[in-house]
Amino acid sequence: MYAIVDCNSFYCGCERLFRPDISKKPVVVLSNNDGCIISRTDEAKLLGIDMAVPYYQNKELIEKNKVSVFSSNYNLYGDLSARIMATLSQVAGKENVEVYSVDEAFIDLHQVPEKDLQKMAERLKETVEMWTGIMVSVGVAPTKVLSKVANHFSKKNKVSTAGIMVLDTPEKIHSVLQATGIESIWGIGRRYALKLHAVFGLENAAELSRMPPEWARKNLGGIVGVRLLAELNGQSCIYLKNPLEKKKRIATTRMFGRPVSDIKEIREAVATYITRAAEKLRRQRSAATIIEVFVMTNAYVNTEYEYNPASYYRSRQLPQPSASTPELIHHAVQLAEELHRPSTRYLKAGVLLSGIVPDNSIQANLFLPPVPAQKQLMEAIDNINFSMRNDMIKYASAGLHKHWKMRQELRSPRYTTRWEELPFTR
DNA sequence: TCTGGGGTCCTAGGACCC
DNA sequence: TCTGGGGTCCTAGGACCC
Repeated sequence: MYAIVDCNSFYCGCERLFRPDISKKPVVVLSNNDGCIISRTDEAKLLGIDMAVPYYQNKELIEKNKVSVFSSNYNLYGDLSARIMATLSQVAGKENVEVYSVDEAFIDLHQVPEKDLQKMAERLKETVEMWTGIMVSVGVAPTKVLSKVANHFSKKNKVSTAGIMVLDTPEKIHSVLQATGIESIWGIGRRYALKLHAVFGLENAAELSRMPPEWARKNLGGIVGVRLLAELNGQSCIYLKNPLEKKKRIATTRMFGRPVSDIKEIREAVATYITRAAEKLRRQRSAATIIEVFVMTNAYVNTEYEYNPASYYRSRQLPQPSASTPELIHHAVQLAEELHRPSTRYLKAGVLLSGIVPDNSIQANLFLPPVPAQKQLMEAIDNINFSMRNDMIKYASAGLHKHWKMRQELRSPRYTTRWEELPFTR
């Protein structure tokens, strides 16, 4: 059996933690650049504020109803996420926990006797809520997909389920599948939901589960669909992921706070992003062989998102894998210069690192000199930046003023990760 | 005027090799 | 006129997730 523990309106929950005055009020959190609404409390959902819609389109509704609005504060959310995951590990055993996202974890419950599943789910929920103050919902079922279905059901029916749904009999599974719309199944996105409804007339998860595997292979993305159907039918085939696995692509991409044309500013932005990406790379003890850079102009034609990455995109294969910030900056800035067209208004830029290998297996290139000193230098800088604060030591090419930086006008204090921003209490 | 960011997996098709 | 077959690797694109 698997459990999924999922935080309720996670980002909003983090904001409320230090603001008891808004604990019962509607709250929303915005994406980077204060662009879209990416987290809503139940009170905000009731007002008709939808997920992922642009902030400006809801501004009137928000102001009229005195909704509290926050820019995203990733320092705060990241720190609380780490505490939640540590709590789950302590209750369920570290080896049984898969951190699935910033606010969710799967837990392998094979060692828990069937009769104790409900009690275990309660313990997980109560401990996280008591130790961190963040509310969670728990779904338990024989497969990961069914545990997500159970979790979704418990969130939709908070009162009758008390935030916990254990699917331990065929009858319970069937009735919850019947109550789950096709579009709410983990693995069915917008495209498939439309198609399943329009072409095949499927409405709920129970109906989907009765389709034959060959049909899924043909109409639901091949083997992916076959697995999804098997999981819905209680046959587990998506297992806990190995926590030691490393990322295969590392990206840092951002909207600018305003349109940018100046090559100087584009260079600064790309140098800043690649510095971040290189830190992520070294943190997982990897090196990269492929570096990609893109810049983007306005991607919206009226309200349609429309962009052609090929025209703004360049990539380069490095002569040997690298994790050295100055070296990566050098290549990234060159690529950005090749891309840049004068008097073009760019709104976004990004860098991606791939071709990732372990940093201890870097193949020496016969034609290039070795760079052991680089590695020590990077380690020293990371130690200072990770332990004190980001950007304690920075690269001149990343710029000092960063006029292009994203807007974050409504960010709350970083209560738990900055001495200067600790909350006060009397 | 204002529209996020960072990932995953799978498949098809072309290039290339013997 | 007739023009192999099988394997591997890479890339682009399509779907999905939170």
